[in-house]
Amino acid sequence: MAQKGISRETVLRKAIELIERNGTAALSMRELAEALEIRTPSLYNHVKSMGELYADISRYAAEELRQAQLAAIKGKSRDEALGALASAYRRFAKEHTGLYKVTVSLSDLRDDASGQAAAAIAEPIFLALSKYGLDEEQMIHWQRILRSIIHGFLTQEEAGFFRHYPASVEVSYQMALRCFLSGLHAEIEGGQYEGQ
Amino acid sequence: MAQKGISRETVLRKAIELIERNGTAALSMRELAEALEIRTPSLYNHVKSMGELYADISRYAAEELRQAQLAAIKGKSRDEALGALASAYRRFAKEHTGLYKVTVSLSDLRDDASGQAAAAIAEPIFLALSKYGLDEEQMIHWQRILRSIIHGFLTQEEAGFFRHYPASVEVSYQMALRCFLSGLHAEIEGGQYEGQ
DNA sequence: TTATATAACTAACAGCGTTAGTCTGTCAAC
DNA sequence: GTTGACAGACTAACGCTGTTAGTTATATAA
Repeated sequence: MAQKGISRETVLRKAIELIERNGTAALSMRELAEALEIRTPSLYNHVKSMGELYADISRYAAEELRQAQLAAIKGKSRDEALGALASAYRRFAKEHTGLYKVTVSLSDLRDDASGQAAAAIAEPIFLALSKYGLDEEQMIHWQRILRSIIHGFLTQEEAGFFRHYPASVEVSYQMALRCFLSGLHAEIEGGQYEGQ
Repeated sequence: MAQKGISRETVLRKAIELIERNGTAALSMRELAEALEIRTPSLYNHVKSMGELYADISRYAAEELRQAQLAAIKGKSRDEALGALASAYRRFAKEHTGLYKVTVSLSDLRDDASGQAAAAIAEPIFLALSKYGLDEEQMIHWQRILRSIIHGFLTQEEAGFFRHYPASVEVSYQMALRCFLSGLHAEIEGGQYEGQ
């Protein structure tokens, strides 16, 4: 019955901790309450609903991923920056599997929150692409393409799709990035993608 | 109490129907039973568990996606085949959103089933890539890269990541494919990806 | 006609997120 | 120092989820 010094912050931190330790599936109101040494309904004194909590976690995760990318491209430019960004992105997904999954499942967030999170994740890529002298529309296209490659790769790697074939996953990832860079350079130099 | 002519087949078909109509989230044992005009526990006379049912649906969805790809590349070769495959893949994901999502979440299947499904989806890409004269390891790499692009793109499009920026999603997709093809041709002609 | 297997049923359990209503410990005001 | 109010804990309960056990009725084979 005594006040236990639990706040919205505390709950959020503990939820993140549980996700980091045991994965997304292990996060339930019951587990969360137990970890905080509280009865389940008491959580609702600090958090409106599971969905809202998830939105908070998602915001946090997006910000972490953004910071990881920003740190990676800092002081670097163009191809070097993009390479570092891609590596940092993959490292983040591997080291924070649970958080990355939350980042991915933005679909069921309210539109404003989802937009914010999406922008936070996309920003570093725009930053790195800005050194190539593309116009705004082309930047959007190439940002989408790079994110597709990176995210698609990581999703499938996580899902175990790459386990069934005997070829280095790391090499595949490097090749994918070089494929992107060669396409990007072809656009800039040859302009072969224009008029579409 | 009368026998109602329900079989494992019937249940599977109805489950797929529900997913197609109302999305993955709408599939529950209760809804499924109701649609079949049966009490929920009666389902267990035909299906062992929700997980097993999901595995069956997943197998079905993977086969459908495989057929869509095979039909697309039939009679075509190389770049034309890959273009058609990519378009068919996206069309499938758009027209069968629920089924495609099931296809994606193979991760929690048993390993053998997941391997089968993954192979079914990957096969058409291998088929289309086989006309480029790549060795086996390179085929695996390029298959992974193409799947990453396609799947990553579709996942993010579905999640609404592309809604926030004013540029044609269709054009982005076409550019992504051309990016892949130019990278692939650079590999074949220049051999610039060797020795990695 | 009888026996057996199939497939329906009801009742129940443990888990989930969530709400309503209650009690209590802490802090501010008089 | 006593009182009042609020924050934060509680218990009890609801409807949902998947699932199991045990029972009953029907259809088919002997």
